[in-house]
Amino acid sequence: MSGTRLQSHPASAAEVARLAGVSRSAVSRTFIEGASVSAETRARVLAAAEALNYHVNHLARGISKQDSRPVCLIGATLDAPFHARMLDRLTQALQRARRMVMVINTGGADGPGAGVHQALEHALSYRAVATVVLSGTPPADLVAACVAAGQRMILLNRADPLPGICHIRVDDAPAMRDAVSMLLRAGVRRCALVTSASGTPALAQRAAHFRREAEAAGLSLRVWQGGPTAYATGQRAARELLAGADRPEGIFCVTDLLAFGVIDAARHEFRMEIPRDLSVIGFDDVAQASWGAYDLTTFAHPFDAIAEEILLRIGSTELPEAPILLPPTLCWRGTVRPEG
Amino acid sequence: MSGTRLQSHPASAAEVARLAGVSRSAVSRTFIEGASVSAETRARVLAAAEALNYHVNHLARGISKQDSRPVCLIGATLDAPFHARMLDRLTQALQRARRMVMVINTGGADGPGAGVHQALEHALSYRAVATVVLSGTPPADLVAACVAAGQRMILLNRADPLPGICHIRVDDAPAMRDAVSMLLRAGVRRCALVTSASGTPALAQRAAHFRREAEAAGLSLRVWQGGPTAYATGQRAARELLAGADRPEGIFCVTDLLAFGVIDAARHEFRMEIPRDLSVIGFDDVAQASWGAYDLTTFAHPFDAIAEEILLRIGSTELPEAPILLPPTLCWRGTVRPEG
DNA sequence: CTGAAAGCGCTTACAG
DNA sequence: CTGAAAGCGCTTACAG
Repeated sequence: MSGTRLQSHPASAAEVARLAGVSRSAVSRTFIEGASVSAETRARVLAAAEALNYHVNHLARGISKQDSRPVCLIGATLDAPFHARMLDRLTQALQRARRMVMVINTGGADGPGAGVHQALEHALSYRAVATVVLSGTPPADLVAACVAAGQRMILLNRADPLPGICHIRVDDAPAMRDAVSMLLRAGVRRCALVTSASGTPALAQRAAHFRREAEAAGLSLRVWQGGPTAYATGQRAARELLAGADRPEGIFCVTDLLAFGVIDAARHEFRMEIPRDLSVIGFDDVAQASWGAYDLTTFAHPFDAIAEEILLRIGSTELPEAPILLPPTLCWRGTVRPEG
Repeated sequence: MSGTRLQSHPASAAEVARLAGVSRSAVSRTFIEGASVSAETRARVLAAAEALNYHVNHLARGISKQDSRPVCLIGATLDAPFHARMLDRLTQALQRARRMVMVINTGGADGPGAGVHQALEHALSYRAVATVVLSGTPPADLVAACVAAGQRMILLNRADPLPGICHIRVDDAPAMRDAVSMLLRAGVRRCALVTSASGTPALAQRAAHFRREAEAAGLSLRVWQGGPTAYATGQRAARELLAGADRPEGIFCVTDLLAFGVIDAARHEFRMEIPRDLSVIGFDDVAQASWGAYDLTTFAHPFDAIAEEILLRIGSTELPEAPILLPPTLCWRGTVRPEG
């Protein structure tokens, strides 16, 4: 990439061939790994390409070659810490594999349904090799239509398996057992569960697991559910849970973001000290969880493992039937009392 | 998008034409806005398309039509709150304009130089209509090479204008005047400036503006610079600035992320109260700035205005010569003492 | 309004 | 190893 030549239109392979005095095919071969070209023609082609500032048009190549087709990432609220982290890891992994990645943000659409519908249509239109749904819950019939149209689909953290689709999920049952036993050891008797009303299957399932474990352990449990998966929702939850008598002594939030809201409201609006007056546990281990202001005890979402798994599946021709379960890992920090 | 038909290969327009009993061109016309097709053929084509689960192949269309070519977004550390926010707003805006957006994460590359180089080559290869560089500082000669290859480029927050390129920048000179006068009113005499060593031109310029204003106002100023633009860097800065005698009474951080680190270290490691013992000002107004734990006084980066501006420039044939300056707006919150 | 034909920029058997 | 030719899936003058 050198050159000062100004061009209105980018150079095509035909022009390169002409300048190098070789055939159109020779130019193609020069830029295909392992194709048979003599060292000499190759050199001449490369020189001509350099002179004309030529780059293979991957858009055109993608028509016939599978592997220069894009991977499509669909998600919303891309600036939420969890999504941002997933996106960062995924784009990095795909970049390493020299994949083009196209991102579709379904957040700005008129209705939630409209967004996903448009997004999937978009993915189909650009003949993505695979479509990864990072968040949200695409209706089952839409997903089925995509599969029918020959689209390879990978869904993240969706609870109920759909036929013909790759599922990658976090295995949170064991983590929920850990969460409950941490609370027990902290001397918690009355606890609460905070979750959003977003209806994401993964969160619903996580909540169900926690609930089951808490009940099995004989904890008294209040379930608070409402709003989007956001900081402000956590604040609201804390305001309602901590207002009355019989305050919970421990709160599990299905997401770090909710936990931050809970902690801040507890501290600044109720003058509580954490973990002395209240133990809090989150989930995801987003960057802020390790910040001094929170120092949140949580479970690390296996971001990198998920990214690797996706990379693996994109290349392979057939997708596994059973959901792929990846374990989160406990991050012990300072928001749960160490011992009774 | 209905259908249960399983296909190995997605349907092509030729197949649709055959099924509908019309010419190949008729199918194309049906899917092009404003092309002339009779209502009847149109209906037949649509029916056939539905039956075969056909979607126009935008990859192929992009070869000849400008407007189905992608917009390329280049950035690193996409999970940093500032980048995540910009990415969210930008993808949303581009989505609304029905643009395909490809994202290139230069973070994972071997060397910092290697990443940007690869990214730009990638953008060229996919014949992006425009390439937006969100962060980082691509070497001037690389950028020149892209322009030479016919690539339209938009750079964000880069200080020195390069020829033939669209620059969008935040106009932080007035904001820095505001920052200094806020500190003065808070009774601050000894102040500090915290910035990273990342060498981003925008940050360097912002720091220079603050410095000039602070000196003009007769404030005593210590400049701390080091590390990446990250939370931990802010912590380090606070540790060094607050350790000795003659502690600063006010700190301006060129970025919210740095400010969070400063605040947490000041509170939890030095037992200081904010704003009583220390006034802190940030820049960007990232989501966390309004969280209860920080309640940070800062300047809102004009994310939406930038996104709109970019959208505008992508469509237009010629880019403006002069940099586009967008003003940040003050967010008065709780980390600066109200009055002397 | 419609279809046959040439074009976009690429790849890939096929002969030599 | 090489080039002429057919193919990928699309669009777009050009006649009718």
